[in-house]
Amino acid sequence: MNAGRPREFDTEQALEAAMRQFWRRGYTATSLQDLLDAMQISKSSFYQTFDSKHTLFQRCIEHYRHGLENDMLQHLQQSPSARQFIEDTFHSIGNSKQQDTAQHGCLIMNTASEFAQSDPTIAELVRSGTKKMRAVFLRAVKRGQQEGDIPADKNPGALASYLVSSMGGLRNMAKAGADAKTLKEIIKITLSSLD
Amino acid sequence: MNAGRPREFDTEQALEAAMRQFWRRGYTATSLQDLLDAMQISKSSFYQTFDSKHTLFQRCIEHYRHGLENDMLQHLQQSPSARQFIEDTFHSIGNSKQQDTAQHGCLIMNTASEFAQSDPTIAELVRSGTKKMRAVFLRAVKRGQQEGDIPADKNPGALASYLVSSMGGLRNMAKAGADAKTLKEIIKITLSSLD
DNA sequence: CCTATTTTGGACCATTTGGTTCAATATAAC
DNA sequence: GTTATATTGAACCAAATGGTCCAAAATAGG
Repeated sequence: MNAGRPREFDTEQALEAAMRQFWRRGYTATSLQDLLDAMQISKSSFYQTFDSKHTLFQRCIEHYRHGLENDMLQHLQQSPSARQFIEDTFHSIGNSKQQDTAQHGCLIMNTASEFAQSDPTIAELVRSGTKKMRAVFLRAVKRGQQEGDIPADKNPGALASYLVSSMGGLRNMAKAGADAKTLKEIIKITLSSLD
Repeated sequence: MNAGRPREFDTEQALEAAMRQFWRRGYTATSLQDLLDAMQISKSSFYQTFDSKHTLFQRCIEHYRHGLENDMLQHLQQSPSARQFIEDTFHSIGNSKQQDTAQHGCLIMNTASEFAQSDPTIAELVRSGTKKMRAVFLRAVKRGQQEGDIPADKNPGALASYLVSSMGGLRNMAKAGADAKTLKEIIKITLSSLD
């Protein structure tokens, strides 16, 4: 049933490479050639395996979301306290060196910024992506409240939305060229909302 | 000294139209044709008056910055209290209808997100733009402290940076499709950092 | 070994990209 | 009215865009 010449590249690996490219440059600024170079596959393989640039982009966003969600959940589980997890998450952005992926911001937020309004399909992916991030923070906040590190009288849903928004803002500031000291000051004030 | 055929269009008006186009779509996604249509001038007039797409973009960013700065300063001066000004500024984003310009986010932050890192010239404009916004907020915070609406023991510089960051995050959330209720919750928590 | 099935590289395509050139046109100053 | 100067529309350009097609190559199953 599955005869024929075997594929010479790994699909997951190619997807990952494409995602990184989109992450760096955004959708429009990434040309097909850029993708081909990054993925190291030929044009025909590209169009056979992935349907089009646009379709691939959608898969990349989902791929990113899955990865991010898993990473965060894993960190959350491994953290001694949920509050610690939240603080670490924010500090990791403030500490990120220039060569880091963190300087590219959050792919989902970047995408929202690029053209969420002009493309309904992408808009939906962005919306579901932010929802997932919010869900992780929501879980963290609730656990933090149970653990006594976050006041129980605070609205956990609102706090979770606030954290997502703040993350986006912070990453944006990093991209805009804010220095480490400034980022730290912002983080400090942001986290004080959990007191 | 200034003879010859008079220009058939208004430079400022054309610049404004171009800025709005870039604001909507971003730099890369805006084609020369898009600009020509929006500005309602011919290609030769375009290249004669503005040097290139890239040069025009730089002028648009500066134009945007000037406009935003003036708007904010004016609002600040007219506000009964500086704290009121800050709150109004944030709420205006939360309340913005869909047809509004507010849904496009902040041009400077959008630009940072699009390619601040890959273009040093633009990066500098972005940096100076955020500095100007921070300066306005800084002034507001200091006035707020004098007026007694913001605790005097808070670091005004850090608070100003925080407000810039939060604005960016909030606008990003709006672009990402957050509903009005969510935005309001975020704003409420953000502003509570001024207590 | 043969064959059906799949992947691959390269040629090809129409369209669009940002940008230039230039003759025709318009007008302010003399 | 002539002239010097400035603007305009249209024709033109090479390069890049996303995308298609197909013959050659490779291999698993019979």
